[in-house]
Amino acid sequence: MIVKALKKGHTLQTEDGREILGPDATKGERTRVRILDEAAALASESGIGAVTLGPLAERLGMSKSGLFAHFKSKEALQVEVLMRAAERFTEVVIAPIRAEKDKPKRLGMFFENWLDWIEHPGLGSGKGGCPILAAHFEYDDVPGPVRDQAAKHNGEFYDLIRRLVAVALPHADQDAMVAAIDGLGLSHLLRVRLMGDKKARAHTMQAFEALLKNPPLKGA
Amino acid sequence: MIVKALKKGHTLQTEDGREILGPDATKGERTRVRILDEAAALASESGIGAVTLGPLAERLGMSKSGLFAHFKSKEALQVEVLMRAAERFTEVVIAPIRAEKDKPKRLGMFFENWLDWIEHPGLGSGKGGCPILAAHFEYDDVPGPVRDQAAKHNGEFYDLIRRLVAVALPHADQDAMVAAIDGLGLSHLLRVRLMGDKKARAHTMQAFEALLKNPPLKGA
DNA sequence: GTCTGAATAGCACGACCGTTCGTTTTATTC
DNA sequence: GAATAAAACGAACGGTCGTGCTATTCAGAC
Repeated sequence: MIVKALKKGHTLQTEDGREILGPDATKGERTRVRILDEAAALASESGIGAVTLGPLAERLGMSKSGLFAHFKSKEALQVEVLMRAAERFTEVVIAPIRAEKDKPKRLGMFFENWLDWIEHPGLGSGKGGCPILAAHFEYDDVPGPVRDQAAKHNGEFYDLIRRLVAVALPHADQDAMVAAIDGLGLSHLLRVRLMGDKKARAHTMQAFEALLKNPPLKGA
Repeated sequence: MIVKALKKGHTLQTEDGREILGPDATKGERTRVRILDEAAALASESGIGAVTLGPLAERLGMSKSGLFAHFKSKEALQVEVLMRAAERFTEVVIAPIRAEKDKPKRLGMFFENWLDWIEHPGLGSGKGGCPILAAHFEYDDVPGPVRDQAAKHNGEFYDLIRRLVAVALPHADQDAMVAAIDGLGLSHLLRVRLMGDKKARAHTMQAFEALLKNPPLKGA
């Protein structure tokens, strides 16, 4: 459970002290955030497709209909869960790297943060994986708003990598680097979560460092 | 629809002429194969989780109960679908590369065959993606027989890559190469299927060739 | 305090899920 | 052909799904 305080007049905070809602937030808004956080934890454990009203309501200690009233549909809820997870991703993985001014080091810092996230996304329980990545594969062939949202996130993610590469390794081919870096993360996820490979991190990092040393070159 | 013939006395064949069942196969065995092929096509389009009795029975023009009688449970059906898809994968991606005797070329041939499969797995409709890969991400955190089967496939797949690398690039670090190659395929899948990126193949191949030219080295 | 609207609960619905069972149809063997 | 086994069907089960309704409770403004 991420959310601690609920009372009005107090600032709503999470375990790591982030401020979500100001002191004058209405109760509905507070519950909404609570729902989204719990739903993200559920999605993290069992995939976005497992975010269903009944079990989610039970985890929250509220009724299905009370929960449902906060969203127009289940699909809308799922899309918002993805957005919420993306927020957390930005806070945990992306925001901290701005402190690093050395560009190549910044790229490396991003990659390690990302691997940390893949291993332990900051979404409650601590048990599950990244729901956004899971959604990418779950909905890559299923048209609809969930897929659209997933594609949007992935596009922004690729842009981020491309920018990091552009300033860190100006001579490298950016698109090929995006493919290689993105791939290392995806493969890392499978080796950690599906295979339970204890050495996954070492192998991933070795491949990453070799990639930085000899990147695919522009126009090659 | 893959299966053409059903009558006994004739050899059961698929569109591409593979022989599945001999001429003395019982009717139940024939139907079983027909079910598995159709289920694989369905899984390819919408994921293994979408392989449900009702819709599958309708696509087959048979009753839910008639279908169900061939398997002890839905989970057993899903596991068999994965096994069937893995068979196809072996036939389409792996078997042909034995013809190539030059080891480095064989590795490249495997990779291109794999990309072809990712773009158009040979599983019916032609519309969907690879159900095995989808299952890896769908079930990476969901314990049970489906996950176990998926992990088994992935383990064998990694072994295959490792062997191909070992003979093609003996000086390269095999585990890091597995991570890099597996990753390029996974990322390719997202860029093709989720993002609809027309240039995905060019970027993937550029990264792959750069990887072959400067692979991560042993003990580095 | 009272009032008012927001927030939640309770209940019911139709649809679909996997599964079971008894019956009927269809293959296969004699 | 008849006899027997295999296969498929149809109906029904208990369960869960998402989603409407209406009623109740509760929080916030006066």
